[in-house]
Amino acid sequence: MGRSPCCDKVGLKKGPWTPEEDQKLLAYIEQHGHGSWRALPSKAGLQRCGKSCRLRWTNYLRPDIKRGKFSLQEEQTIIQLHALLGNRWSAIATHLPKRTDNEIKNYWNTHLKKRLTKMGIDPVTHKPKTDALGTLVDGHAAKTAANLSHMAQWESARLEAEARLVRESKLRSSSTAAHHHLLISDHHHASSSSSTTTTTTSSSWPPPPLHHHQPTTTTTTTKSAPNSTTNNNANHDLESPTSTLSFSENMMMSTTNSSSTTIPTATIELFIDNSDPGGGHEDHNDRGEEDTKGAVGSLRLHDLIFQSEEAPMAAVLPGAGFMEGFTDLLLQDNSHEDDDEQHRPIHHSSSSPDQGDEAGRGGGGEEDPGDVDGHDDEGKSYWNNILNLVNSSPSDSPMF
DNA sequence: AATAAGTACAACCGCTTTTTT
DNA sequence: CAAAAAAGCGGTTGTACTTAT
Repeated sequence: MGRSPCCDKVGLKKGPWTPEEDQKLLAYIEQHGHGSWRALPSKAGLQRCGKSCRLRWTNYLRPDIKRGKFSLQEEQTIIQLHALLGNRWSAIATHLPKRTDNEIKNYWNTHLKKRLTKMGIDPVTHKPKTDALGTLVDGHAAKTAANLSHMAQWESARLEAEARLVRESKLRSSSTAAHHHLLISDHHHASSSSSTTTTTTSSSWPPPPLHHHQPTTTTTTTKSAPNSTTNNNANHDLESPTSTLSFSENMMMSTTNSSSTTIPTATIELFIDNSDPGGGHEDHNDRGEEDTKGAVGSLRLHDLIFQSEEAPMAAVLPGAGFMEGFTDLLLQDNSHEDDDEQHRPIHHSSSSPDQGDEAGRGGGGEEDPGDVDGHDDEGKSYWNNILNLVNSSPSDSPMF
């Protein structure tokens, strides 16, 4: 395998970019496009390696980058997606238009992670902190965490499937590749034109059969994901169904084709049951499974989630899901830092914004979060929330 | 006012994956 | 098909700035 030659040639500048360098790079790209990053520095009169130029462009100079403070909505999105996807910053970035993965990563590391930690939540696992013996302090929270982890596994499997589909689609119609990617057609451009419109699919269904996917192959999956983004435009032309499928449909796609998956059928049913607010029902009967809705009870994912005392806001918030409540709580913790208050429902109870280990419990005082039966709506709202998040995100997202 | 400590963020590093030759 | 180049990605570092002492 060819390794990129090291950029540390003598004479090449490193470190912060000067305004003059920025100007040179901008001017050159505006006029010629970046083309080959390797050749660009010399052509643009920069004493930088191509990689440095590329990073400067993608992370800072690109005209479609939004800089500055993250809104509450953005914070919420990051937290939610991080719970689902982990440190897959590029994947998260596709759901935050005009934000770069690098910026999100930095923001997470410097703000959100600390906030979680402060609240006694492990920012890596989104689990409550463990005691000295390594056991979770709260059993319900353990279930929550386990299910979040489970969801991540599903997502990984789905990603792998999508990446495969994109590759296969590309093979089938390479003609679309003729479309040159222009100056601003970087993969980060989730914000580009079509991003918010495609929430339903008219493309062919079902997708081609998939091979088995191990949900545990997260590394591969992570690395594969961007490719579907790289072929964003092609996806539309190719009518790759994966790019526009709803979350639950994608879940179905990956899970039903994954013989080795550990995903319980009944839980899959939960997705089907809850994820179709628009009524656009897909016929899943070809799975050859009985209608398990009646049997879902034992594995009601959202029930498990809502049993968690870490998700009290779900109980307080009419129409608000677990994650929303959860992240609201986190955001609330930081609300005093934010000047531009947004219009989220004032559902917060009198609980202090800074709740330390008791975080997540304060809001639950008004309604028992353990009241499983009362959380069906919240559970649906949770998934709707995720779906809304997903559907409002770029249709070309590699994630959903 | 000086300086140590803390914070934020741009940029770099090194690896993997994809594309091109 | 293999090698090289390019691009993508996430972790980490360096440094400027801010805050506390």
